[in-house]
Amino acid sequence: MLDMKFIRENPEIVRQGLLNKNSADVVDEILSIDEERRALILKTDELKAKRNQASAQIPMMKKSGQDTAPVLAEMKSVSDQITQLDIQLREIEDKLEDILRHTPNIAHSSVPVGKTAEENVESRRWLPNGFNFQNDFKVLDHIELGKKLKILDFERGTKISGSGFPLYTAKGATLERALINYMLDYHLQHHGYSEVMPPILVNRKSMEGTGQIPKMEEDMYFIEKDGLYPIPTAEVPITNIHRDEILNEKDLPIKYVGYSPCFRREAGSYGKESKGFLRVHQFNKVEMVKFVKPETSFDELEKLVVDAEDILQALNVPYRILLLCTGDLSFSAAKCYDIETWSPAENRWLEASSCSNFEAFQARRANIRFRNEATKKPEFVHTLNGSGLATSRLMVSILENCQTPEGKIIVPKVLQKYTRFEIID
RNA sequence: GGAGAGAUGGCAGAGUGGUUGAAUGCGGCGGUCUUGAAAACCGUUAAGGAUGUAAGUCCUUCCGGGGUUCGAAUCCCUGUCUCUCCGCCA
Repeated sequence: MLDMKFIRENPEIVRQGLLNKNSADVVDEILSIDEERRALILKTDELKAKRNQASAQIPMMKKSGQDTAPVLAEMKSVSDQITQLDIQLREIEDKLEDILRHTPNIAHSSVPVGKTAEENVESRRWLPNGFNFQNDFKVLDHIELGKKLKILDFERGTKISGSGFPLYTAKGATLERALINYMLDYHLQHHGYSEVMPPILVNRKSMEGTGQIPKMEEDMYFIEKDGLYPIPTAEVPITNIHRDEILNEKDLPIKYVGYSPCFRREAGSYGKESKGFLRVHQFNKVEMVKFVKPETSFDELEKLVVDAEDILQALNVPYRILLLCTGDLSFSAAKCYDIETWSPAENRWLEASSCSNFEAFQARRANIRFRNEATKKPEFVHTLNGSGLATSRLMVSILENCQTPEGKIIVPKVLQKYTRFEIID
């Protein structure tokens, strides 16, 4: 959620920010509702002050034997007015809140302005030693490899649940588990994160806190009977760990890493990109979440990207980093880098991670604050998160990049102590 | 799933209709004392909002919502959550 005060004081910045994010210009509407709201508050406060004064006097009047009937009658009417005004005020505040909740975050000034993903900017790329985009043998795609080596069974996954629910078998399952464990261990040992294993069904408040709801509601699974949502990313439960809390400044930054399965309905995306692992309803992801002081959040974002990159370099997977343009930024993000890994069979880059700074947008929604030691006042933290990383797309790149001309897979060195095998054949 | 108990400030815990935003204790912060520290003592210590250049003034908030009343932490209804016991269960 954007800060109402900021909108009031910087309407033109917000207006331009919304336009850059391909979002409707609701600034004037917000300002006029806000004005209406403040006028009402003025009126009710006046009446309430009057009522409070009378409430203090009535007992004293009674003690001294004065007739309180006229005061009581007057206060009755004051109270009725307050009730009416409070109803009006409530309606207006609901209206304002509703618009604000549907209004996206605006981009940071360092983000390139652009309409679509076409205008994202590649900030750097990393390729393993001796890497070549052209292979001198016919590369198999991950689906063919999965079938040939009996490590992925998309048909049976479909039988069990439906399309988009992959079944990993034999060494494929082990490799997946190895990858998750390796990534967690790496972040714990080298990057100073603290491990969490969060609930994967969350309530509505949590989904609102991180901004998946209300805008993305259609893409979320929902268990009606219990009012719970299977999480689309561990960002949701992990960020909500500190919902409605005031953190100590000296504890910041707080850095969590956690594994979870992720569930996405991907409504309306059938056909396109839907084969194999490219777009699935359930996948595994190791997620990094940070709670930081506002002035450090953009530095922390850069570090977050490097934390994810380290893993890819250790795995020897070619990747590039994209700085998303304003139009491609998600609802809650102020700045975001995507990390894409190379798929030789698809002959293109696949998004394997997304690292975002939400500034105070999520913190304001989820009411996550810290006490500023200098001012003694609570302030909103900045939240960030990044995949570190999602295994499904990464698995595509690992399988395809590590295949031999005979169609076997050489397990990346760093994973071998987790898999206890070096080759899949 | 059945039965019962409860939800108050950073925490613990009083408070059953009228200066109660809330006793007391702990914790935090500032000070006195001390070579330093501890102890002791004194003081201080909620959040949000409106208004104002500011100092300040005012309003709201004792789990959420509704009601009774001139007035609610306190009474009534309702929702949510937590805890205890029983049942079931990986």
